[in-house]
Amino acid sequence: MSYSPSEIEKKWQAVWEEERAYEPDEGLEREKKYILSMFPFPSGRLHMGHVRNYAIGDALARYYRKQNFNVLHPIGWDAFGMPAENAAIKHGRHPKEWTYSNIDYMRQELSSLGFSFSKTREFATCDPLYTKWEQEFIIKMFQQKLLYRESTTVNWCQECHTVLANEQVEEGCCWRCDNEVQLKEMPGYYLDIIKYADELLADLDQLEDKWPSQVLTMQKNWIGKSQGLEFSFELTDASKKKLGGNFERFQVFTTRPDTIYGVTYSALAPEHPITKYLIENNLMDSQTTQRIVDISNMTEIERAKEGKEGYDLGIEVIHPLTGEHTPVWTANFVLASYGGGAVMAVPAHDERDFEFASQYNLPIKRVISGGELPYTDEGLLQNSDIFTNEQNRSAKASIIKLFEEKNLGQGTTNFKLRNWGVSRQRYWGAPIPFVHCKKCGLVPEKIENLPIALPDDVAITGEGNPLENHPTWKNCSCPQCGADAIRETDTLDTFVQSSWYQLRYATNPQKWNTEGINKEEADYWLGVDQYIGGIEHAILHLLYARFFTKVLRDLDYCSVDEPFERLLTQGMVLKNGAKMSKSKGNTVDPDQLIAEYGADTARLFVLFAAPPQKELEWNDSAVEGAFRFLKKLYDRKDKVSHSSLPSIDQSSLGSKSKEARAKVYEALKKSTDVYTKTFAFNTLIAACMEALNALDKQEDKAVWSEGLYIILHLLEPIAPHITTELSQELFQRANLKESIVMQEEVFVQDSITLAITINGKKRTQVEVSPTASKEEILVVAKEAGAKWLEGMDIIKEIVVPNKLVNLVVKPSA
RNA sequence: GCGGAUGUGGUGAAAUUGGUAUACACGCCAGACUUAGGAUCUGGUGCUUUACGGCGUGGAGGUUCGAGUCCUCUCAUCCGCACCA
Repeated sequence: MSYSPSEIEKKWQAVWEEERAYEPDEGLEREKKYILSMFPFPSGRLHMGHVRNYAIGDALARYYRKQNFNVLHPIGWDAFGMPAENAAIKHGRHPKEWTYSNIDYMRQELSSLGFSFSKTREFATCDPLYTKWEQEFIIKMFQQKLLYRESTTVNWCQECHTVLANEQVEEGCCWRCDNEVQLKEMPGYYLDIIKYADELLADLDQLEDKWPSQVLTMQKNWIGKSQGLEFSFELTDASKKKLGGNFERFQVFTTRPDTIYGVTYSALAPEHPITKYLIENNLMDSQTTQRIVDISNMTEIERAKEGKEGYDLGIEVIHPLTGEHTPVWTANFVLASYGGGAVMAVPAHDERDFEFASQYNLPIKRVISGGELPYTDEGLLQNSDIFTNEQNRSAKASIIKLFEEKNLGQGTTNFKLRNWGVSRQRYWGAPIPFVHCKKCGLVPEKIENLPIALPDDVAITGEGNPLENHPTWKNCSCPQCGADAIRETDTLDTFVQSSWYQLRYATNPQKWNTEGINKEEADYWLGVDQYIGGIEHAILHLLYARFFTKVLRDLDYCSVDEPFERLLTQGMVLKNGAKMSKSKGNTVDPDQLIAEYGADTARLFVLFAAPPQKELEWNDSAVEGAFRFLKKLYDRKDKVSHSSLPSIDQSSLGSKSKEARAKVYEALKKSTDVYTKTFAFNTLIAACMEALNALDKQEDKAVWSEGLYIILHLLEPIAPHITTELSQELFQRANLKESIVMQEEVFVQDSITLAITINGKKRTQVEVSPTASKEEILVVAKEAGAKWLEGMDIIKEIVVPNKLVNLVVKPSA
């Protein structure tokens, strides 16, 4: 019978289901491994990126099961989000119906690939039961003051009709639809991630060598910690008067307190309250006012493109140390969202301030000696009162100390990280469980009323927020005073759901009704031993999930600090050099691939074509090559004559058989490193191919039996159906049960080939006995290399055991 | 501009971490079997040279008996951040 993947694969998928082979133990005794590939959005069909993601995870899960670990390898659905609503608008399908039918289809696709997921722990994040616990967390966070509501300038995507968090804006555009983001003032809910910024930064150290350094760097930069001095500029009396007595001073932040004596002006963001006051009270000429208003309406990206622009606000402040009066400007490059929206300007030692000062003829005062201005390097202070002649680096601390002693300011830390805006003005999300009461204000829903579920009867038109437009849903009574109240119609960002799903999986499904997260089980299973996913989540999901885990820890839901112990970021799947996408028409449909070659070929190919971290270039004929290999493997089953692992007398074997054994055990040796460290499945598969090629060159039946016993064992995590089928038939699957003992003797060879190099260049090679002494080897080497040694003096002889001989020569005098 | 990564045959990629560069696979060439093959099997395949040989891991130097691997400089490509004071 020849290799028939469709038959074999269906058969074993049914058996595995029947055996409930992939459910973890309910007890928490055995040593565990938690293997997790990022869960998919149920878009309708799997794509090759999914196949790759889950093939990697499945290989690891199957490997660790074989090593007798208690393995949790779950799957679920990141099921809320815009595309479901877009489908509703486009095709008139209800988001819920669209989502759950997509899930049904994709679940079947996943099982046709033979992935060994736990079936009992599957859920969709749009299940009301999931929402229930998420809402509970949100309320507890509100009670801990980690969640708050405020009105501020937000990123608005007109295309998606919703607000976006900072992390979800990429180069000024929406991460999902690429539409340009606008600024808008509106109320929203925020999670205080800045409160955890220090810990999120510090704990990156724990992930060193376990996460790709690139991701660690990106997170570090995103958090953007900087230390410096915070102080206030007091306005002059005339300026206070001009501002109607509404402002006394404004605060600035600097990382360069050492340059404080070089301040020649300061600059406010166009959105700064003082700038706003001057505009609103017509205290500047109308042209200038108009221009500042225009700038306020621009995004940061637009402002950056325009070049530097600013206006003298006609007010002055007093330098806190020198008492000097310096002008206050507004400038388009001062960010409202950072450091209070105001800066001191030291044009001599800051490139931006220098450019601005040059442009507007503002004074420039040098306070650090050194090269050409703007000078941003180290040096001795000058013109700096008592600090003159001090090293600028050490002066930083002294100046902060002086400010603190005089009560003028203090050393402080600032982060680039902004608080996480989680409000979305959309229907298909988890409702934010709050109520607006005229009397009580913002009131969280009672825990016993959770979940606050979505109404099914909504009109989704693409215009406005469907919950807002629903006739009755938002009417409710205040959980506190019972009066008529209005339910919050914003829903949570979908990244909230993916921030704790790894903890939900860890909780036994029998407890899902009564507990969001079971602490004991969460502590047993987490952190995830290996997390696998795309690098596009380097700061989005991976930062949010780290944050959420820490918050849930502090709310006593678990004791873990970090959710993902190790991270593997897989490369993209390309075809013709471009990312597979429908719009480019270069997709390969997994279903078709399975129909043509089977799941095992698909899995083998995606793991063979490139190491997982790298991009994978699709190649149809290489897929066929993968299929050919499996077919060949299948055909060789007739070579097996032993029903268990034979014991072999190495000394009785011919050299080809010895070589074959060596190849087989080399592959076995390699597998540990591959599965636990390098994930270079491509090299393991290559080693198995080499082993099979070497077996083909010999006839010994015991060597054949042993070879296939081991190769099937090694490939089971990668191509589980064919290997299980053959293992069942040949060995009753005994070879799939546990690790195989290494036989070091097979690596001892009858003779060793040594390369003979002269001056480092390979000239010839010799066969020597493995026991040959250095002297014996040198004699043989010189004989073999005689041709190149004529007329030469040997000045150095190097013998590298088992490798080569190098003779260093020079022409005889 | 700043930060990170990657450069090896016609292609995807290996290289026991300083020791015979190009394993494995795709493609290509030749042959066998075949009515036929886009099936299967066997052999060959870095470049260059008639040959001996020479050259060869983006480029230029360096360390070393020996460098794809270490060091310095440089070029190219990709990714991330982008006025964060």
